[in-house]
Amino acid sequence: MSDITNPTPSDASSDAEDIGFVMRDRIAALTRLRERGVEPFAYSFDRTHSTAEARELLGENDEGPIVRLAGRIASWRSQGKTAFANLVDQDGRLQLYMRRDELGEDVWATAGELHVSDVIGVSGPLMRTRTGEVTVRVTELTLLAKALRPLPFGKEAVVDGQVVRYSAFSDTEMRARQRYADLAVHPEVRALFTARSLLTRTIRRHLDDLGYLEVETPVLQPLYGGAAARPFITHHNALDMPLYLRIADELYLKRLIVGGFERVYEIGHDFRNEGIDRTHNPEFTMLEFYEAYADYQGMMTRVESLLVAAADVLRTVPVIGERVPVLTTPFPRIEWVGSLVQAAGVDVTALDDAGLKEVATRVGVERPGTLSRPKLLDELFQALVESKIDTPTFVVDYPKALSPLAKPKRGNPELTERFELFARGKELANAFSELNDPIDQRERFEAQAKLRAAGDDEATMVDEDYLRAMEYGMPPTGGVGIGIDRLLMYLTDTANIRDVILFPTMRPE
RNA sequence: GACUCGGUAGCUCAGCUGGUAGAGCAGCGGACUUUUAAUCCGUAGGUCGUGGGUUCAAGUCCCACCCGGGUCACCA
Repeated sequence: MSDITNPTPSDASSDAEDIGFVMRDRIAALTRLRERGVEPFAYSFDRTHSTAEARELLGENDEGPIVRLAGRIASWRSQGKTAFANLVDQDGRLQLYMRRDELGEDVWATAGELHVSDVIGVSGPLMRTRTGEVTVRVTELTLLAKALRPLPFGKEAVVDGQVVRYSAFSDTEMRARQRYADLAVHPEVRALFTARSLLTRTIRRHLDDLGYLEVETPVLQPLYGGAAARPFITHHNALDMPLYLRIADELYLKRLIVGGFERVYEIGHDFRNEGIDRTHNPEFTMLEFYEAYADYQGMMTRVESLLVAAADVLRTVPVIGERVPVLTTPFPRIEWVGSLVQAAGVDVTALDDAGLKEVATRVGVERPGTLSRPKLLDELFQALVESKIDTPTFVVDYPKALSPLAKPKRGNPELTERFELFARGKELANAFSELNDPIDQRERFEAQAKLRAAGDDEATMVDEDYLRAMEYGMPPTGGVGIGIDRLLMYLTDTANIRDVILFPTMRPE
């Protein structure tokens, strides 16, 4: 072999994984192709059909028209003077049949340099093989992109109508790190992310149809608020000031309600500097929508119809759709205090701090002594009620101390008009009749500031600009936040948030 | 963070009470004109996560650490 077709291992593999021996062969093939005047990286290819469209075009016939397809080689079965391959494109897979006598010596030689993962374009008539497989009888073949690295395509067989994959790419960490490879070899992963796109599209359409305006508010914020969470902090050089990545959109969207936009929503990323596990990614997608002149009762109806619309659309996605739960409205409503008292077997709201800690310890809350009273109540609620909820259920009327941005409940000022929606033990939505009394809001902020001073680093800060906005007069408003990642997890029965995020946050390799 | 399981070839994995590293697929060479987990013949491929220790001898036993999965906790 010449030098050019036999590069040293370091040429072929500069990273830690040593697949140089494979890449060497592919680079050698690429070089041989170039020497024969075949360009291994093309500029474009005109195709007439997708694999799915071609399959449909043939229908029940044994022979069909000429089609031009493009895609990736997923498998290759060379057989002397013929070869079979599987071509994969975005929505499907189709078999190719190549004959030396039909392709001619030149193209046949090119075909001989092809590998699994190469991107090619083909042309030829549709046909059906003896065994009934829809196939393109290739008459023209163009290499579109040579793959130097083989994708981990497993071998597939259809057993009892089910696709069985052998030697599959199954390392969950590597699949997340190399999502491009995960997507390339797993049609069901592409289907899940297609479903994700359909979900946000459906939400947008649903809210647009209700007269909502989609807006964008700052990701970089001088003060963070609207939720209880630790933020990411960054620094702006020219202003020489700290900026926080938002933990919620809430306070800016409500400023827009003050500004006269009566129905607004935003779908964007929030950032929370906390642990990573199967339900938490440091950045995640949040939907928030606010509606002037509505209260939390009206927003429950909005959430119900939104979720039903989302579930209906996802149910149409092949494979994924089978896992989508059937939602029936109205969702049950249970009261926060009532359900907690019932689950605890004692009126926890009437207990003093010591009694409350005792109950918390009994239930298994860790280090209850370090928690403020509202946090303690919330821990109890999580342990006793939230985690037990399976089908979508609204929990309504939260204690005031847990809800610094919600209006007091009519008839009971110790509670707020707030609901959260839970399903399978997880929070899907959080909403309230938004507090629009600036004097009350200031007091709530100051109470939060005290908690913060006492060591609760998730308590919010006083936002003077937000108060100023509210002082101009804010109409009564209903507001909702829905975590899109978790909603998709619920709707598609996906256990790990990493599986619904294309590029989840990972430790560096 | 706790518990637990794991890290061996490019991928998926086996490797017993310690005895010099294995398979299938992928790769490479060859045969084969309707195959489909193609088949057949041949061939190549490894710092067994890292570092210590025990031992004549460690993938295997011990210790520490790194990384990952699962469960629980934390994260309203």
